[in-house]
Amino acid sequence: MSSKAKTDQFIDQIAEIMREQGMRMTKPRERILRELYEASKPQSAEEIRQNAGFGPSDLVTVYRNLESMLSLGRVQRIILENGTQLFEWVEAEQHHHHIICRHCHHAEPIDFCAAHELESIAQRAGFSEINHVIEVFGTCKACEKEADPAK
Amino acid sequence: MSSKAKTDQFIDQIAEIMREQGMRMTKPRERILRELYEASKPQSAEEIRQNAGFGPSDLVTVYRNLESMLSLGRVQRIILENGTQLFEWVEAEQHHHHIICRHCHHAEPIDFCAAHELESIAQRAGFSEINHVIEVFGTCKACEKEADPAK
DNA sequence: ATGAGTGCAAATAGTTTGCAAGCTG
DNA sequence: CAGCTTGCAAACTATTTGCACTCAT
Repeated sequence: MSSKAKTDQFIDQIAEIMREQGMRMTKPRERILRELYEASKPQSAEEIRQNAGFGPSDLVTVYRNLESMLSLGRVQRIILENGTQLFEWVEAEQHHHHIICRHCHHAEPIDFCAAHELESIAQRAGFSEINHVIEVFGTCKACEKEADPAK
Repeated sequence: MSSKAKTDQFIDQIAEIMREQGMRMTKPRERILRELYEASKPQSAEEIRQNAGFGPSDLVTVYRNLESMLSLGRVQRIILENGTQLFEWVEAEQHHHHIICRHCHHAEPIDFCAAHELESIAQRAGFSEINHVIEVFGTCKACEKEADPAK
């Protein structure tokens, strides 16, 4: 199957989920999803806006849509150390964590998730609506070189 | 030892570390440290400003000092899901993680830290200046009741 | 045609920077 | 008294909200 076809399939899946929720598959939404799927790396709203070819004032639309896509289960959010949000698509029900470069957002999935331990600790403490965050931040080789070519 | 004395001891320790770094122990710094130590829970810059009795325009000072205190090793930062920063004091060399209420910032330390696994994964991936984040967010019992008294 | 979604403007929240004046060691 | 630190103003970044208009179903 071509890469193009895979993207279309991904978008169709989301369109289906959206319909079930009374949401509509619009042009902007399709562009955002296409960008998320094909870039296949976490990006900020502003990066997505630019890479998906939106104009400067369309940033609002990007934000609103990313937010509403989160609940569909195929887009997840990462918060950087400075508080900026990044978004990326995920395989159905396959949330995962990363080692991510704080400069260029280059990310590698890490095969480590303590969801079970963490959630049970939280339940025992009487918390509800539990969400766990595990991320590893660092500077990747490329960005390290850029900052200090001597290395 | 009285609670007052413990706080003073904590502040003296930090003053010592500051002196080594060429930093000075000033009135505002002492107030911030006292608040961090006595509240003993993560607080935002704005919360610290208010609770330590600073005026509205002193928020800058609070930010600047919290930032510079981070490197001293006795104050750590937590980033909430919305990107807001919280700060708390820590036992020397005793960084830890939390289950924390996203509404009132009530927090309980969790006895779980995969620093070793995570850092070695990151090193293998060629990253430097590695920092790991593990946090569990939820809604605590009190805040759940407040939002929905029926429960 | 009906209401979900968009786009532009404007507001907001959190945080940072510039600079003259103040205080600590 | 040198220079670290403060305080007030102002700038900035990321994100959100209001509202009239548009488009998908």
